[in-house]
Amino acid sequence: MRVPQTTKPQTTKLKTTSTETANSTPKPGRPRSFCDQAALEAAMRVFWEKGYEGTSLTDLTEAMGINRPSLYAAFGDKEALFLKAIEQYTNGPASYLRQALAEPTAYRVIEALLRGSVKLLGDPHNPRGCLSVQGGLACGAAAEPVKQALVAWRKHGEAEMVKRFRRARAEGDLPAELDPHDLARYIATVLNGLSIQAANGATKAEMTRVVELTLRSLPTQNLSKTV
Amino acid sequence: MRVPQTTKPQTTKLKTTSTETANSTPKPGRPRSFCDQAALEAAMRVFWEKGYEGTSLTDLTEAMGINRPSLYAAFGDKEALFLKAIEQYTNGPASYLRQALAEPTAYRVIEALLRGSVKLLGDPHNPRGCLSVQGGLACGAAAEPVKQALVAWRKHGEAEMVKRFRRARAEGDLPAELDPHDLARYIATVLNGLSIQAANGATKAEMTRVVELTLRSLPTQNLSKTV
DNA sequence: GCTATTTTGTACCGCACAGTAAAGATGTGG
DNA sequence: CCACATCTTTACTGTGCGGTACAAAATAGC
Repeated sequence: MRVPQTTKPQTTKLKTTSTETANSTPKPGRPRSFCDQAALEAAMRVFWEKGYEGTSLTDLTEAMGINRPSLYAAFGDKEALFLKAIEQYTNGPASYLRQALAEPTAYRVIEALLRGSVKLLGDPHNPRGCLSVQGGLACGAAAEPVKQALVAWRKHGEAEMVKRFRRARAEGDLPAELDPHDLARYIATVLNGLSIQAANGATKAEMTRVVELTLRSLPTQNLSKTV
Repeated sequence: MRVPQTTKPQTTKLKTTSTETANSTPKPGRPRSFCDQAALEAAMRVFWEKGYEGTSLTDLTEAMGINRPSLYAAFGDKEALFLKAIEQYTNGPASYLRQALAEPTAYRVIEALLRGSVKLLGDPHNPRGCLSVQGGLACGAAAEPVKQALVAWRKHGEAEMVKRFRRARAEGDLPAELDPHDLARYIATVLNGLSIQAANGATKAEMTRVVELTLRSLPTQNLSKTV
């Protein structure tokens, strides 16, 4: 836990965070009692789980095992720490993205993206969602019942779809091997994804093209498209 | 703006919100100076735009044109008001969902869901996203730069995909009529949707089945699936 | 008018938050 | 051993939050 941080007296105040690991030039003054990387990793997990605004400085300092002024000295304010956490996430849990993009064919790229994502999201040790979404989504503890209500609401919509697709199957409108649950979840996934697209600033035309792709490629191609 | 609210002296304290419109029994006391429905509509818009925690009581009272005690007397606390706003949203902007589920075939149900969603999300008069996602997503004004950073991050990921798919097309790996932008946005949509699925508590197996559907139905079926 | 009843306006409460000042602690270089 | 630079600890600040007490205002019934 010692590993004295090096960064010899710098002129620039920022970027003092000392990403370097084993420089031989020790600097004067009391040495840091914590490991920057470990602290940043802990901060990332908290942000990942609770979102930016849902995370208080007390949450952070407790998880990181340091106190407030140390945090500010080492990482800057809360926002700067969050940005560093994003970086950490990109190089850590989300590193499968880079690997996926290096796959040899488009299909394998897509497959690696989707499967890697599920592996990350489905791991019970991880918070439920990608930091890029969860970071802005999860909010304070006071909003917990509201968050639950929203989850219930979204699930309710999905359940309505399931019911409708069950009827469709009974009416010979869906291939029997296609589970109504799976189809409903897939459609719900696209719908919720579109919400994020809108938040990203996607235009109506852009979203429409996503819809066209979704429709054209529906696994229900043997459905009649007319009444 | 008068329309005296009726609700004759009730025994139950809750549900005093008086959804009824034109009952003939006026009640004693000073009449309400605002229209419940209009106020609720305004509250819904604010919640929709800023999310639950991002909305302060001051935001609400200003948008609704009433002051704090009136809000509490009419709608209960912030959480109760939000739940009523959800209801309002379901019967208003999101009413296309019910209509879509009433379409005659599964394909038309899905098409109506997707197109209705885009119509809602793409309308420049509306906040950018569905309330069911946005309600938990958007946070306080202090988090605005962070939200922007997250948007930029997600867009960056999409841009990386576009670059990769451009290369794939150049390598004869993607059909020429398939725009790399569109494919990337579609994949990003599914990925972000999966994040919401995870937040909903979907299991790894369930998400995997969504991925299988997505892969099996990819509009790139004429791609080689092997190296 | 007068009283009962309800809403409105103002001003306030306690609390949690992000961020910081100042003094004590712990190391390095001379 | 001593000055000096850095980190840690404690305690604090100001601000905005959700929620409320209380009195003035406005109506209905008598």
